[in-house]
Amino acid sequence: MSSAKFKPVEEQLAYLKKGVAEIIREEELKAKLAEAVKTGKPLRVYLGVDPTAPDIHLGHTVVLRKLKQFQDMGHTAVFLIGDFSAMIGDPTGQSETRPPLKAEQVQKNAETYLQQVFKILDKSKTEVRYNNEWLGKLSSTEVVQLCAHYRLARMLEREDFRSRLEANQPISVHELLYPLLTAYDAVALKSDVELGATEQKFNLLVHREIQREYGLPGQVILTMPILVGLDGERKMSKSLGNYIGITEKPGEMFGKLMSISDELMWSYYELLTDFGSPVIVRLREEVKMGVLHPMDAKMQMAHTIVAGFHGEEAAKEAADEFRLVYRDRKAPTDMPEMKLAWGTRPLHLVLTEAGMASSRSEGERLIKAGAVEVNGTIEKDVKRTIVLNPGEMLALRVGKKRFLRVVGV
RNA sequence: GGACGGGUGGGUGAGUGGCUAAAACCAGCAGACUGUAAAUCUGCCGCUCCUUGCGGGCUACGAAGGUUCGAAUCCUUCCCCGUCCA
Repeated sequence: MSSAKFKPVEEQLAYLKKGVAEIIREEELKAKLAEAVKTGKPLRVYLGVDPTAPDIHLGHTVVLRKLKQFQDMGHTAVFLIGDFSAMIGDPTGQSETRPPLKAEQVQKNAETYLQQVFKILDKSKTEVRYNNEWLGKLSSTEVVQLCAHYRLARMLEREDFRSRLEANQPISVHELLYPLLTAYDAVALKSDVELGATEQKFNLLVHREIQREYGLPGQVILTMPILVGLDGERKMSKSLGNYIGITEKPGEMFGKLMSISDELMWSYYELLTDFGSPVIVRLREEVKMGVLHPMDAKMQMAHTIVAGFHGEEAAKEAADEFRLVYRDRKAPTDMPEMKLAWGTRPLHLVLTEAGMASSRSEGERLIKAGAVEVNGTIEKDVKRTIVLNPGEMLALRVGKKRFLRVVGV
């Protein structure tokens, strides 16, 4: 009703545009925002997620944070769980067909997703939906009708389909259904805006077109850049192992954030913190001019992100711990501990049993490489045996970052 | 249904009977240097056993059989992928 419910259009727009890769189309978004201001009716903004992995990581939070920002502006955030579509598997960015998930696994993943998602979204203001609600009910007739709204040639324009086709990689027919069925989500939800990562652009565009085919106004599409993972090259993903899970302990999170490259730090600032773009630009300038040490800038970034998930206190501790272990090269105050049967055995076996080496050969290699410390002393002798008495503690270190305290039992 | 091409270690990709645990590159791990950054340099990079040695054993080149003193390499069948034709 009253326009006081929403901030002025320009202000909203400026806030919502931060870190965005692309808006299709910005004019339409502006118009929709204006309409909302005028009528007092919030926009329906949705984000669809396939619960394919049990945990979410920082990469997922980029888009979630954007959804939260819409929420902050007073719009309706719809978090859609693709419990049906996950059983097809989104072919996006995949070089091969994804193995479909079992319904049971999907359900389980969905639950953990939700728990984690509300670390970012405001639970009381979020509409959670599952697409099985409508997709599971579609009749064959309706599916055929849906498919009739799209052309094969259009479908094959899609980058990953095309490249797979060219590379003689298999494409299963059901994969073509993915964009169409998820388009039906947009129809069912009557969404005004859909969010997604840039790699989702094709899907999102199909959604928009299909909405129109069903007589709805096409939604605005807002894409976010892909967060690059710890390796500094590929997108953050669990299967690549270059990720930071949002349930990870503050210390681990902090350490991993510090290990990213200087260059990458800026996109983390942009996509994972609430620092405004002008502030980030200034920090960058300062580093460039040598006024600010890159490591300090990175510490601040790590601190901010960790605090967001674990609170200020925990972030502070993590930072202190980081300085202690890596700057001062001291053993961490809080080493993970593991109980091991007492007795005498070769060091490489201890490493294997403690899970610090994947095999005995691996253990031997690490010892030879001088990467193993026992109670603070580097141990390079492969033949070294370890006597572990009941109750005795042993401090192990492998490489720079892996610490473990072993206790004989 | 037919013709043809292909399936090698985490990835790309050499290798057409022994010198191949399998080139090279990438990724990964570790060491040096540092700011646990990047870059660079160095070593490692199937499992296992011991007397740790240019050592022994085992497993490995889609699957199963076969030929051979010996097979990733040859033969047979099967499975999978792709291309063209119908």
